[in-house]
Amino acid sequence: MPADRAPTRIQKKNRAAILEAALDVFSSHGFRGATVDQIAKAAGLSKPNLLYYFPSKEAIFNELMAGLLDTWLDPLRSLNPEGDPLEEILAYVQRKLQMSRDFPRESRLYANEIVQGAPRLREVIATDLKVLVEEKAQLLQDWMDAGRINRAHPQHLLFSIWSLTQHYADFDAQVRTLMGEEDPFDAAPEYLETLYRRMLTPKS
Amino acid sequence: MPADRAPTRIQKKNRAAILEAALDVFSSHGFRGATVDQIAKAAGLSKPNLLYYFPSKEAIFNELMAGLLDTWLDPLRSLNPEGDPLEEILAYVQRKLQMSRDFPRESRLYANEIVQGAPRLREVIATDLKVLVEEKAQLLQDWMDAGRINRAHPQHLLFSIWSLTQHYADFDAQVRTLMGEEDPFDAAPEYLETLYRRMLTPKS
DNA sequence: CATTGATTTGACCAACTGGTCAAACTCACG
DNA sequence: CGTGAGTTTGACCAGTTGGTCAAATCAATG
Repeated sequence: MPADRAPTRIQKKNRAAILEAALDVFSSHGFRGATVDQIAKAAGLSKPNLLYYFPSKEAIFNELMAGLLDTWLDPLRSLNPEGDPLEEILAYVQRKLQMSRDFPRESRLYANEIVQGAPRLREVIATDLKVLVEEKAQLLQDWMDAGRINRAHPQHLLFSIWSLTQHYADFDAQVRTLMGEEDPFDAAPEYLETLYRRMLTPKS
Repeated sequence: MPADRAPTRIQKKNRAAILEAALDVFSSHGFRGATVDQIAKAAGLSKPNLLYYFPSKEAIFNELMAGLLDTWLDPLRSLNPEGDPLEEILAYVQRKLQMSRDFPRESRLYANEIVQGAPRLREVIATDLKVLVEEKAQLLQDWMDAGRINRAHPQHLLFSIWSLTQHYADFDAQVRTLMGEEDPFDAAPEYLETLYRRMLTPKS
């Protein structure tokens, strides 16, 4: 594919279709479990045609991941030091939950990677994410020190938010099977709000 | 391999080595991502030799899963209706957390399966696990109705326990990278105890 | 409508995959 | 120590995989 030039109409359409298809396939089979042919078919292209737009399977995956991480971490970034602590955290929880509902494939793609040891994400986690987490953990610690929310280990608090919200996307197959007709996302917002309110509301 | 007969010393040793190796490989690459050769090498056998003990890759996986599920659900099974509600739940949480610490590969093996849509576990989840969950959800509901613990959606309560405890095994790569030197399991027990105590202790 | 660059494809390849098989080897037991 | 069952392996196979390539087709511009 000719680089450097501005992408043509067809390039835009096909690259988008490929990334969309790749998200589907990678998120439900993992990197190794996914095949280029599968992705190509899902995107409505032949395999050589797909490889005309991306140099390799890994390149597709990397572009997908790069695009994902930014939006994925956005809610945490916008945890506002100026806002009311409890409400900020509760809003963060709800936003993360909403993302699990709206972008479950993205969540599972990420989960797949981490569960398998994050071989392709080590770097970003150890640098970008770590810096962000340290900053926000400090913010939480400050709020606790000021007595504005209950004390709790700040990093574990963050982990618990990720864990609880993404669970609905990552373990969707299990959650839905166990809940039958009831949509898990009906009761989840209230459950999580209650949980973190009871957890964090300062005593008297 | 000759069936029916009592297993020889060599059979016992090699089958155990294969399952141990398979746990390693399956849990870190998923079913499709794992290769028979990889498992064989990790078990110190040649590929044909491994296939002398198990008829196929799938057979290894199935035996592994069957052995796993029982121990995996055991803590939930032993949630005791006669015990003190809050203490029972807190003990369950700690036991699950301990399992994440002691058997992280088992947790990741399970996580891998569910994240990818539980293709090989649908049945068990829809039958065995569902029955167990419904029974225990009812127990939680009874405790709530009796005012012995705070109200919360019983199934979501169970999901949250699974999610929070298994997170330390499933997302180990991320958690450890973000926590640096500090062992996540140092603070996790207290964090989770605090969380569920605040969540469930009945108001006055 | 011609021509040039962009797009698509069938045929192909080497590496890898799960699995087979006959032959060789090893072990326990009489 | 011989013998038969249990164990191991090298060679092999067919199907799949990621990826290549030259040739064919298509689209936009003058």
